[in-house]
Amino acid sequence: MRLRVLIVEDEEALIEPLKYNFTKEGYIVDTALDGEIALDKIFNKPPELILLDWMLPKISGIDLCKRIRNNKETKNIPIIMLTARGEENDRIQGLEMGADDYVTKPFSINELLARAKAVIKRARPIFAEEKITFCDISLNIATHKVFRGDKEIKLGPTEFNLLRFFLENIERVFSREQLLNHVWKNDALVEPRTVDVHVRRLRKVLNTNNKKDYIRTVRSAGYSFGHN
Amino acid sequence: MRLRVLIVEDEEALIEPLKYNFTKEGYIVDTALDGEIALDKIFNKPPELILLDWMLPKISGIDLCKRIRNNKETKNIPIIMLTARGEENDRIQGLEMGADDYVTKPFSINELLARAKAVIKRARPIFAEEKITFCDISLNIATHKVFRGDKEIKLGPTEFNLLRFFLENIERVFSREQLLNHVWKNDALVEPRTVDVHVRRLRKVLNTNNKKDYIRTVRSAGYSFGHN
DNA sequence: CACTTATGTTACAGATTTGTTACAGAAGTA
DNA sequence: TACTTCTGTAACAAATCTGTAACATAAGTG
Repeated sequence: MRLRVLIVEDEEALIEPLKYNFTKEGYIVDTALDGEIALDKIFNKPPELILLDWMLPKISGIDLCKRIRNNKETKNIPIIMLTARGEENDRIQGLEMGADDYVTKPFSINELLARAKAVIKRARPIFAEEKITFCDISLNIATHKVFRGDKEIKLGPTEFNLLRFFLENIERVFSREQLLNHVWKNDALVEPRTVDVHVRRLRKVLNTNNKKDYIRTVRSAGYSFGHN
Repeated sequence: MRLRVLIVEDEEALIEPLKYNFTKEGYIVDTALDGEIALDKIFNKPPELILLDWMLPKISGIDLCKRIRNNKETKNIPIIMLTARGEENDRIQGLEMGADDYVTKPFSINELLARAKAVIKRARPIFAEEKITFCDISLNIATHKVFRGDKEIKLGPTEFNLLRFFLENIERVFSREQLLNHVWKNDALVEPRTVDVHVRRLRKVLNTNNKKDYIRTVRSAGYSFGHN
């Protein structure tokens, strides 16, 4: 299947080379010069990938991102932000809003293509909700606090990220490799079995007072989080 | 102080992103679906900013604006009008009636946020003496005095700003970079670890007589201020 | 059952992150 | 100016987290 990519960019000089290279790489390329056009096209016929310039006329990148993420049909479409150099805040904001990755202008086409491939591969739902809950577990992203019932649970950084990822993807089974990609970010060189250890740690701390275990082991497939 | 903003808008699709973004920006957001509710809320507990849709059920924007301006308690509250494209007359009328600024739908959230910041800043001096308290800590912005219980605490300028920022954003975790942006203002070139030192100083002076520590370290994420 | 494979569990060394301190230079004051 | 106070940084100490290996246990297979 040829994947469709929508390039949302108002700088015409950038559009052409992008279009050329993505087409050459086998994508079906469409473009939108501003956020309004983009929204229209996205909701009309959702592409498999969106390249999104953060500085846009009419509808800002953040707004567009938000709207894409809030629509059931489009919320899983991977988004790569294109930001100007040094716009650190935009990047953080963008990632918080649910962009999957970013590249900084000027960027190498090859790098962008590589990231596009990576991001499509691990397309997943992202919700930048402040608070995620599941049964008696709640995880607050803003405060980084986690509760089971009314008992606060202290988690290390990796456990926090792991739990967050699970909560964002209830019931779905992930292989160790997938978890490494999503939770550890795709740059780390880590043994798949390491996931087991962190799952164990998470289970241990989540199941104090021998409460029900939310993490399910799916033999020879991976782990999932949900009712059991 | 976290500023309260009242969004007076009947278009539900607009309320959500507005609410989300203003909340994220640190405002306390309240909404009113029509002019009657709005009036009620405004006179009951005047917000620091009003976003006012010009086309409203029950009481029109113009009417609402007039009433707000005619009341001693509320006449200085900045108002930003939200108008539909091309409603030129409304805009002029609105500005005559005392709105401070306007944006035209559809608008960029970032632009609106920028304008909100600007009008509040203009209006700010009117809301002079300010005092933020949290548990046994009180910080007076006007006098720059800080107390823990009834013991005055001497703070340097940076510690004061840092504490103020924390008090304005209870429980929320901020990365070192975020703190540098907000407390040091985004112009300074300062090592992230510098934040640690100031946090340490703040802790030290805040926790005399080995009192409870309000500043929480969130490993690999940053710091937050609140109950622990 | 014996055998193979996958997962659970544990301990620990090394890595990473944060706490703490001292200090030189900047900035403010009298 | 002389003096005080404040700031940012570096350097080291302490705390905490991480990944791995090694072994234990459980689950499939024929």
